[in-house]
Amino acid sequence: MAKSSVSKLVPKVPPLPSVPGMSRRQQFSASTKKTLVDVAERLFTEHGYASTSLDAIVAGAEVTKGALYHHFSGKQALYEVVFEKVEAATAQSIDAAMRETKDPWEQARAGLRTFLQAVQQPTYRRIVVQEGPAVLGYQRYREQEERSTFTVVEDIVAAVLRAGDRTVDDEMVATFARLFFGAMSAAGESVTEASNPEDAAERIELAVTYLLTGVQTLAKQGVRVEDMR
Amino acid sequence: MAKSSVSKLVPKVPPLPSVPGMSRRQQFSASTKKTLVDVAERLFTEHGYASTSLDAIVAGAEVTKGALYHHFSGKQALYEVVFEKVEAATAQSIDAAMRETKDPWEQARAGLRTFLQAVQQPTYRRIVVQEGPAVLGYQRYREQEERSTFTVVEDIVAAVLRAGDRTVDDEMVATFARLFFGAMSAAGESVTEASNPEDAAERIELAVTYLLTGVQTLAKQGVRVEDMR
DNA sequence: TATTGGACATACCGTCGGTATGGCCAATAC
DNA sequence: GTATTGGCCATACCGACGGTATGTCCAATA
Repeated sequence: MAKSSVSKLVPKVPPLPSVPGMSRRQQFSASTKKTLVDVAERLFTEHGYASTSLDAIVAGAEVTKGALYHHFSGKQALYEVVFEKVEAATAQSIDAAMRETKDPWEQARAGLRTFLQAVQQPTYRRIVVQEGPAVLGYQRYREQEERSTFTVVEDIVAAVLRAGDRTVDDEMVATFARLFFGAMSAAGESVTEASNPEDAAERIELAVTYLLTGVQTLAKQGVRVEDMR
Repeated sequence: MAKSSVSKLVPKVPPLPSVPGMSRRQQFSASTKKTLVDVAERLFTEHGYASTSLDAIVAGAEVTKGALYHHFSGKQALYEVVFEKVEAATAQSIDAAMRETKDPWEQARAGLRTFLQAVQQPTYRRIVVQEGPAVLGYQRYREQEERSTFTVVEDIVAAVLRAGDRTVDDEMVATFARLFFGAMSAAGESVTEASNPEDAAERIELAVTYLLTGVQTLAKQGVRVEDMR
C-alpha cells in the first residue's frame, strides 16, 4: 500500500508519559512487560492455564516469545506474576472496605461481604481459586495466599473470635481462619453458578451470620473453644 | 540368558481367576482397562495431571497407547474415570463410618471426622481437591461431586440443622453444606501441610465442634436461620 | 565516536496428546 | 473343521506447544 506522507508514523504511539527517573528504554521495557501480564491475565481468565498458549499471549501483546522469555522464566512464572497481581488487588479492596467503618463487628461483616464479592469475580475465581492450587502447586499457593488475602481474612476472624473469647491462641485463630477461607471460596463458586446469584449471595450471608451469631452467643455464655475438648 | 526349560514362561502370569459370565477375551480386556486406571491413579497422585504423560501410564500398565485409546477417549476421560473411582470410595467410607452409630449427632461427628481423614489422603487431595476443578472444569467437577461425596456431607448437615430448626428449606441446607464442604476441604490441606498433623486435626475438630455447638445453642433458644435477616 | 549490554526477534528442537492404520486372534456362523 | 467377523491392541506418524539458542538493533555510557 502506498502511503503518501512519508514518515512520522511511529510517533502516533502515545509518547509514553515520561516517568521521571526512568530512561526511555526502561519505560518501553516496563510497558511491554505490563502488557504481557495484562494480556495473560485476560486469556488465563477466559480460557484457563492449559488452554492458553504462549503464542496467543505474545500475539495479543504484539510481541514475540523472545520478549516473553526475556521478562519471565517461563509460562508458570508469568502465571505467578498474574496471580500475585490479582491477589494483591483483592486484598486491597477488602482492606479498603473495612476502613469505611470503625466498629469491629461491622468491619468483619464488611470484610467478609467484600471477600464474598471478590470470590465471584471471574478473574479471582479462575486464577486464584480454581486453577491456583493446580498450577502453582499447593505449597506455593499457600505461600502466596498467606502474604495477601488470607491474612486479611485471618485478621477479621481473629477480631471476631477474640471479642468473645480472649483465651484462643494464634493457632486456633489460624484454624478458624482456614475454615472460613475455605468456606467462602466454595461459597463464591456456589453463588456464581446459581441460577439466581443475588439470592444465593443472600443465603450465604444469612448462613455466615447464623454461624457467627452462634459463636457470639457461646462467647456471651462464657463458653470457650477450649471447653469443647 | 539361556533358559534351560523350554516353554511354560507365559502361564506364570496368574491364570486370571475366571469370572463367570465373561469370556476369556472380555476378561483380558477388563483387566487391561483396570490396570490402566490403577496406574493412572497412582501417577496422577504422585506427579499431578500435567506432569503425567500418557507414555508413562501405558508403560506402567505394560501396554501401548493403542490400548489406552481403545478404552478411553483421551487423557481427560481417563482422569475422569479415576476421579469417579476415588470419589466413590471416599463417599462409601464416610457412609460406612456413619452406619456404626444411630444417634444423629454422633453420626454427624463420625461422618465429618471420616471426611476430614479422607481429605488428607494423598489420592483424594491431589485428584479431587487440588486438581479436580482445574482438570475437569468447575462445571463437571460440581456435577461429579454432587453425585457422591458432597451429597453425603449435605445429608449430615441437613440432619444437624433440622434437628434444631425445622423451618430451614432445602436451599438453605444446601448453602450450609457448601460452606462446610469448602471448609473441610481447606481443612484437609491445612492438616496435611501442618508440622504436626495430629494436633492440626484436633484443632479442626475443636473448631468445627465449637461452630456446631453454637448452632445447637441457637436452636435451643428458638433462634432460626430466618431470624438473621 | 566507539563500545557495550539490555531488549527483543527468529529459527529451531523435544515432548506430548491425539490419530490413522494394520495385524492378531477369539468368537461365531456355517 | 473352515471361513469370517469384530473386538482388542500395536506401530507409525502428525501437529501443537513450551522452551532454547542465536542473532540483531539501538539507546546509554565512556
